[in-house]
Amino acid sequence: MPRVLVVDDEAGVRTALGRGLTAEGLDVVTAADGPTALRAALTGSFDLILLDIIIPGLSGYRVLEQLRNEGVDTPVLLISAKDGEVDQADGLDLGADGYLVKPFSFMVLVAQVRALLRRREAERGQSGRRLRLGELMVDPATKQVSWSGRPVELSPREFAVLYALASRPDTVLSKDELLRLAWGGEQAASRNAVEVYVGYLRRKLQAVGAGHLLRTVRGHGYRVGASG
Amino acid sequence: MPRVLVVDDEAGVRTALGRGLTAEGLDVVTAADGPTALRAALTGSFDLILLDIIIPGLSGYRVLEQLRNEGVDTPVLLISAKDGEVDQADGLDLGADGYLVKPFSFMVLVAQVRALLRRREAERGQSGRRLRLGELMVDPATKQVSWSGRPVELSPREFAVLYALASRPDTVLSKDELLRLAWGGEQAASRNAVEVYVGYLRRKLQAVGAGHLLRTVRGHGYRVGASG
DNA sequence: ATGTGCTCTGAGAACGCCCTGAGAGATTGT
DNA sequence: ACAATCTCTCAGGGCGTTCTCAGAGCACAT
Repeated sequence: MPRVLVVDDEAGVRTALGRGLTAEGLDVVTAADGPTALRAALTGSFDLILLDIIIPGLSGYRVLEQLRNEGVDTPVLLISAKDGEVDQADGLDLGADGYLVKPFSFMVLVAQVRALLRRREAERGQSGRRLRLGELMVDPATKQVSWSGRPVELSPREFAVLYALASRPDTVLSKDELLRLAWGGEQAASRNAVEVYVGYLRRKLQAVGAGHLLRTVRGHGYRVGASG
Repeated sequence: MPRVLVVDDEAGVRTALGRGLTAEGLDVVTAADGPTALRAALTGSFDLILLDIIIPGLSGYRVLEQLRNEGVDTPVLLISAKDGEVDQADGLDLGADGYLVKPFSFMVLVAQVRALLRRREAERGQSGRRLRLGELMVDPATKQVSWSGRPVELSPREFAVLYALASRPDTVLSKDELLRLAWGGEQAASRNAVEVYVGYLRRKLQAVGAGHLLRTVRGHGYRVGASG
């Protein structure tokens, strides 16, 4: 269930939006002032933020600005009573994803919210979930991998590499991308390490009859296919 | 340089927007009617589409609907003279990313455009968009190229050259431009290398019946046509 | 027809990508 | 403490890729 943060200083607006959006199947959290909103938003745990500009403590503009500065890219829908074009342009340039002018119709609001959530959904795919590609099963919770029922024992690093590849079926990942995804930001290892680990994975997969799963795309990187 | 498709039936609007957005550093292409717009947009080679709803041939709604049905997810900014909330909600539910009501201020338009381009930029990793030109498919995520379903195996450099050309359909690219786009800043290669790689590409494309796709424009450079 | 560039192509050398076995540290389990 | 495992580097070999060179082919103007 998508999580939405509603920021407005009027209690009536908060409860009205909260009720309406909950009815639309969203998980709604509210905040009444800037600092509270910023603290909540910085967790990055929201899928969308409805942000009134006129709020106490810290204006909506500032909240948005801080968020983007901190690298939080949650979509933000600004809400304002003013409809001056200058404000609108400023808000969008600060990194907002849309603008609503009070009084707005609830239908338009819901449509905007849905549009932003839909795009978000389409771009993020499923994350952190159990993967299934044909006969291959990859479960990040239990760190278990199996091919057509037969279990495959993997070391943590081997698992990380396979998971990175399997979560993007048919997509070619370069060695640098794999270093980023399976090794993390520090990048302590060289590209050859990736080659070595792909080799380990292949050997283990081969043993259960899935040797062809992990393909080399010469000059580009590696790929696991949904087809097998 | 981000590419924008401007769709409007009024020539005045087209030139005004074209001029203004070009000044903002965008590469602008225009279309005056629905079918033309759809054909251009389906190539997937644009970063943003400004789409008037009232256009001849095929309404903006329909163009948008078809685009989304075909799996093209280029951001679309709808433009309409009407400001009825029903229309706005409908448009957003069809998969639009924003809505502008005529008459709109150019400042607000630019702000919206920049907001959408910025988000796009942030979300798309290094791999670019998937391109479709008639029978040709070029997918940077999987590094796969195909002509009417038949796959074409390309080396990294060959792929880079084809991708550079295909992302600017019908545009002639000089050898120097191709060196910049497909070789990168270092420019370690000579212009003859471009000729050689165009030759490689032609040979491989010929093998699947797409020999005529990559044309030479003598004295200027090379071009791939949307028409084939 | 002839000349002058521009374009294409085959040959081949240099290069770098990819795989693998061996093994050195680090870490974990007993 | 000892063994087992894990992580990663190194060196070497095979081979595909990249790019240059030289010369032939082609378009266009005089």
